[in-house]
Amino acid sequence: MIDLDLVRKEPAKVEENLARRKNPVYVRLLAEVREKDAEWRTCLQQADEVRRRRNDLSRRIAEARTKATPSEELESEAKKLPDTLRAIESQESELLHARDALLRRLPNLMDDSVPFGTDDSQNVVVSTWGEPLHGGAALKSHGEVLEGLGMAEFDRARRVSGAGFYYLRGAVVLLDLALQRFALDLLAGRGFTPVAPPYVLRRAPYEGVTDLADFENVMYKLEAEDLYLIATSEHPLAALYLGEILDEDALPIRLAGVSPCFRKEIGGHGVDQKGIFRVHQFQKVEQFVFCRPEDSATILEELRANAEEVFRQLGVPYRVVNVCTGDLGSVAAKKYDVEAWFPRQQAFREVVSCSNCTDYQARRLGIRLGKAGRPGKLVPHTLNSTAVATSRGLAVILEQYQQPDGSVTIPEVLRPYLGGLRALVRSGASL
RNA sequence: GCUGAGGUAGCCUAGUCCGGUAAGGCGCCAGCCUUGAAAGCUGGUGGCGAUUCCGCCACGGGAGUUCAAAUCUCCCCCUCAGCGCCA
Repeated sequence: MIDLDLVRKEPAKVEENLARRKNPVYVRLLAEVREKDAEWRTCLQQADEVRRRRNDLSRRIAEARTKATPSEELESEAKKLPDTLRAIESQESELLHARDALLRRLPNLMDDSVPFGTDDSQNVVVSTWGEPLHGGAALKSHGEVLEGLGMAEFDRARRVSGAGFYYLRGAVVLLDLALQRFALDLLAGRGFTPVAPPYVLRRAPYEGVTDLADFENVMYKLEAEDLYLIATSEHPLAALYLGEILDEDALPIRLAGVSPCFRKEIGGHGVDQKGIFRVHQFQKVEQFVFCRPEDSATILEELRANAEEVFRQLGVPYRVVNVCTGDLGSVAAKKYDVEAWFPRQQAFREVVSCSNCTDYQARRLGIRLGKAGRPGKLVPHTLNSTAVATSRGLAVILEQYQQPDGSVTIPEVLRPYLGGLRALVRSGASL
């Protein structure tokens, strides 16, 4: 949620920023917010005036009663007030709710460095690392590699859970865990505290962290419960300090979330669809930071560097893009995607999303900055970035490290987590 | 799931039976005192709207009764404890 104060004091600045999204809806929304706000303030003053009169009469009636002097006149006037007040108050609260609902629909203000563009094809490459392999059709897709190893069940999973779910089996399960542990250790070495969050959230905190449309498109809801399966540990981590005052001196707070992630909407285009690249459920190690407003730009670069380091150590070539206005989404003020090179697909595909959400999430969550237990008016900034999502992390490793004999070499940094295992090979046992 | 106890400001607590301007403590800020600090003393310390004085709101949320609700009535949410069930 954008700061209402800013909307009032610098509407031109806000409008200019929203206009960069090239969606006239937002500029119109802003105008409506300002209109409702002005109406609300007028109405509030009227309501205050009636309430002041009521309180005044009320006080004088009480006084008259204790002195046993007549108060009929006062009371007859007072009796008329509740009806008047009810009407004004209901209008006032209607205006207030309308204003706030509109305000919540406004997306975050974008950082000046976000490039113009209509969709992800216009994201701007800001760096590349490694030498892309040119295997192409000579290679198997990661799904075929897994099936060849006897380490995945896609058809049977569809039968019991539907498309987009999978069974993993054998050493690849350990590889999944190894990836998580590797990323977690890397982050722990850089000041992050591991956090295992709840895998479900109530609606109210969830509304603080994500776009409203996500409730329709992304999140699974538990039937008959006010609970949603998390789409990423970013969400419970952001909500961790719901309604609290964070001590400025304790910032930045660096957290490393580890959790499964559940997503209803997963798309389904492109080559090599069978596999674990687009799935309803996967594991992820996530970086999350609460910081002072003035530090978030620097910390975004820190998170990006950490995410890059994960893929460098895995030996996976990648590029980083600065996500353009049309592809940014409503919560982030600036976002980098790290795109790993998939040699079978001959394409860079997103494996990391790294965002500075500035004060947008924190304000919606009612989190404030303070010092020594004293609440302040400032709101902290929040940032999040994938360290590794094991579905896509596994997928790129399987594609890149596959061998002609069907085995998969294990990246060296992961071997210590696998008892020194050097490769995934087909075991004698069948499913 | 059942029963009970609770939800009051940044935190802790009183007030609720019996309706009449929300009391106190901690923490924090300022001043006094001091070489400096601590202690002590004094004052201040929520949100919103006006900003000249000020006014309104705020006791988990909502509705109702009343001139007037933290307080009375109804509905709902949440937390804790005990019991039950259980990996």
